[in-house]
Formats: sequence, C-alpha cells, structure tokens
Amino acid sequence: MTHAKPNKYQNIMQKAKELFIRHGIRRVTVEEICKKSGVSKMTYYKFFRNKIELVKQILIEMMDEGFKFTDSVMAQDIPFQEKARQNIRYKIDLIREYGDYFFQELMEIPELQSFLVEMNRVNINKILEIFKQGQREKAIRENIKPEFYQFLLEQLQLLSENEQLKTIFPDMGERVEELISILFYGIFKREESTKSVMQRKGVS
Amino acid sequence: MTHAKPNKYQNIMQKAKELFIRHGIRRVTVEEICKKSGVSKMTYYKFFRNKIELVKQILIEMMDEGFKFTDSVMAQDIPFQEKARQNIRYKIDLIREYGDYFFQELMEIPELQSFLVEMNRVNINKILEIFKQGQREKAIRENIKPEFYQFLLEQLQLLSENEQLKTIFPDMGERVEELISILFYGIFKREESTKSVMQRKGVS
DNA sequence: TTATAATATACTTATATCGTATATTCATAC
DNA sequence: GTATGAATATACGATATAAGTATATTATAA
Repeated sequence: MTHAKPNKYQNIMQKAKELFIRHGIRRVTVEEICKKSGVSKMTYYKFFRNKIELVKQILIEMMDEGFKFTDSVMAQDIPFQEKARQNIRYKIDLIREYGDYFFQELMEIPELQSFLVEMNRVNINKILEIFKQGQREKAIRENIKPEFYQFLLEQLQLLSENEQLKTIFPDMGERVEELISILFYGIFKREESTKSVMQRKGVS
Repeated sequence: MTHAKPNKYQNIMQKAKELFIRHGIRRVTVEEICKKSGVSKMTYYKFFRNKIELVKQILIEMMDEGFKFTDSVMAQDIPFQEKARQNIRYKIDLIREYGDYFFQELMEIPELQSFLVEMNRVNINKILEIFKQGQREKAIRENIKPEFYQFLLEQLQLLSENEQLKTIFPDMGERVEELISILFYGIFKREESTKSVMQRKGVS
C-alpha cells in the first residue's frame, strides 16, 4: 500500500474506528473524531455528510476487506473445510476486535436499519456462493438445498442474539463460534478436522 | 454486611461506578445511571445534587475504603516493609480497576479541581503518617526529613504524568508501580525483599 | 384510612452537538 | 512578490440531548 500521502479520509476512518471501538458510536462526537484525526470540521464534512455516513463507510470497508479475504482464501489450493474454517475464524476475530457493544449499538440506530438489512443480504449471498463451491468440491453433502442452508444461516443469526444463549456464552465471539461449529460439523462429511491458526492483519 | 435492604443509595453508587469505569464520566448521563440502577430521576436527586456530587461520593468512599485497608494493614504484626508493600499494591490495583481514563477525566472536570487538591492533601498526610511509623520502627532511614519525603511524593506524582515516561510505561498502573519501587528501594534499608500476594475485595 | 415515599410523566431550562458560513492561514505555482 | 486553491480556525444559529423540577399517580406500611 502507498504510505506516501497521509490520506485524510483514511485517517478519519481509522481514528473514528478506534474511538467507536473504545467508547461506542453514540458516545463519540464528530468534533472528537476531527480532533483525534487532526482534521478540521469542514474537511470532515467534505468527506461525510454526517456521523451515520461515516459509520456506513466503516461497515462497507469492513465488508469489502472481508470479501477480499474470502476470495483469496477460496482461490487457495487447500481442502474446502480448511477454507471454511479460515473464513469463520476471520469473522470471529472481527467480532472480537470491535466488541459486542459496537454491533449492539449499530442495530439501535434507526437510520441504519435498512442499510444493515441490505448488507446482511449481500453477506448471506456471499456465504451461499461459498456453500455452492463446497458442494461442487464434494465437501458438503449434495442433498442439502441452498435455500435450506440460507434458512439455517438466518436462524443461526437469530439464535446468536438469544438471551438464554447469552447467559451460556456471554462473549459474542464464543457464542458465534459455537453456533457455527454446530452447523459446520453437521453439514460436513465426516473426516478428521484440521487445525488452523490464522492472524488477521489490521490496516495501520 | 446487611443485604436485607436493597439500599438505593448504594445501588446508584455501584451502577454509576460500573458505568463510569466502562464508558467514562463524561459519556454517562444521569438518566442512564437511573435506568441501570432501577431508580427514578427524582430519587436520584434525593441523594445527589448532580453528577459531580455523585462522583465526589464515589471518590470519598474510595478513599475511606483505602484508609480502612491501610489501618488494618498497619495494625498487623508484620515487618514494616511488608505493610508498605501491601499498601502500594492496593493502590496499584485500584488504578487498574478504574483505568487511566477515569482518573484522567477526573482532572478535566473544573468543578472537581479544589476537591481533588484537598483529597490529595489528606492522602499525602496519611502516607506521611505511615512514613513516620516506618521511621519509628527503624525500617526507614532516620535521617530523611518528612518534608523531604513529602516533596518526593509530590514529585513522583508529577512524574507519573510525564509524557516521556508514558511512552516507556503506557500502562498507568505499571508506571506508578515502577516509580514507587524506585522510591521504595531508595529509602529502605537494604534487606532481602519479601514477596506478597494480596487480593482486594470489592463491595458487591 | 392515612401518611409516606417512590415512580412515571411531562415540562422548562441549560448545555452540547451539529452542520454551515466566513475570515484567515498556509502551501504552491506562477 | 502575488494569485490560487485548499485546509483551518472561529464563530454562529439550529437542533438534539441532558439536566433538573413540578405534578399526578401508584405502591407501601403504619
């Protein structure tokens, strides 16, 4: 990546992320973001109409990076199960990085509702794509319908917010991990599992 | 302790502490505190004139608990150095519990300035008391003047906010610990040190 | 029942934040 | 040097949020 120009846009994005992760979206003001990223309010409003728009950009960037990661993983010449595992670990790490509070707050912002729904739709499509590749590679049982898989994904998502489950796994990352594991070993043909350690690398 | 009555005052104090630790003082509203502690705004204002007053009470309680701990430690029949060590550990743990951010924010509240100065004065007096006991027990060199010790304490406090030192020890707890260690082993007569593990217990 | 105390609600006042407009500074090219 | 474009600092009005108060209602216990 080019590090020659101290890109103001990226600077704002980065500092805003840090502040949001630390204090939550609601508790951070635009002026605070400007001060932290060494930018005047006017230049901020050059780039973003308001705070919501900034949050959207962060989410879009987050999704794009995720897709880029997924694509690179899917192109590798490794067993499908390993690919799936890496993708899942990536998402878990992402959740851990931002923390429950961030995602919880997201859903409480009315202006973001439809955006989140759309983002979720795109995301699920991507996962479906991967699912189909898994079937082509004969790693996933052929007799599972994609619609059924999609249904399961949506139910899993609902379950991850289930209050009872929250008491069992208070940490959101762990919660999601356990749920995915269930789906995982439920749909995979029985083979011994391979362990993988992968490190996500943040933009600095 | 009595747990029969769900004391509203203590309830507010407890929940406020939790919120302040998590989000900082400025970022938490009175209404939020009320909601969390299941108390109406009116009852809140029965107990506290405003948010500052609540913060003051938290600080006073914090100091009182500290003094109580100190007194119990000083009454024990153990070497003076061990007493001193326990006191220091207590303070380090306290800093760790509340986090840098909390104390940093405290000092940025104008209405608290004089209160903090006074609190600091009282605190230093207490430490001086301990110092004198240390001299009486012949654990501290007799030829160190109390005024000089007090001066050192104040300088140490200033140093703990030194920017350069912050880059060396980013964690405030560690920073203070290292500084105190310097003072410690500087004024103590040379004897082998004894390790101690002590657990502070929070009010639940 | 009556008295007490907490609550919910609505409200006014005060403050913080947002978003914009304007004058100023700063860097760069000419 | 001056002109130009871009960022900044400052000030400002509009708006949203929070603080603090008053009142009616509900719950509790003597």
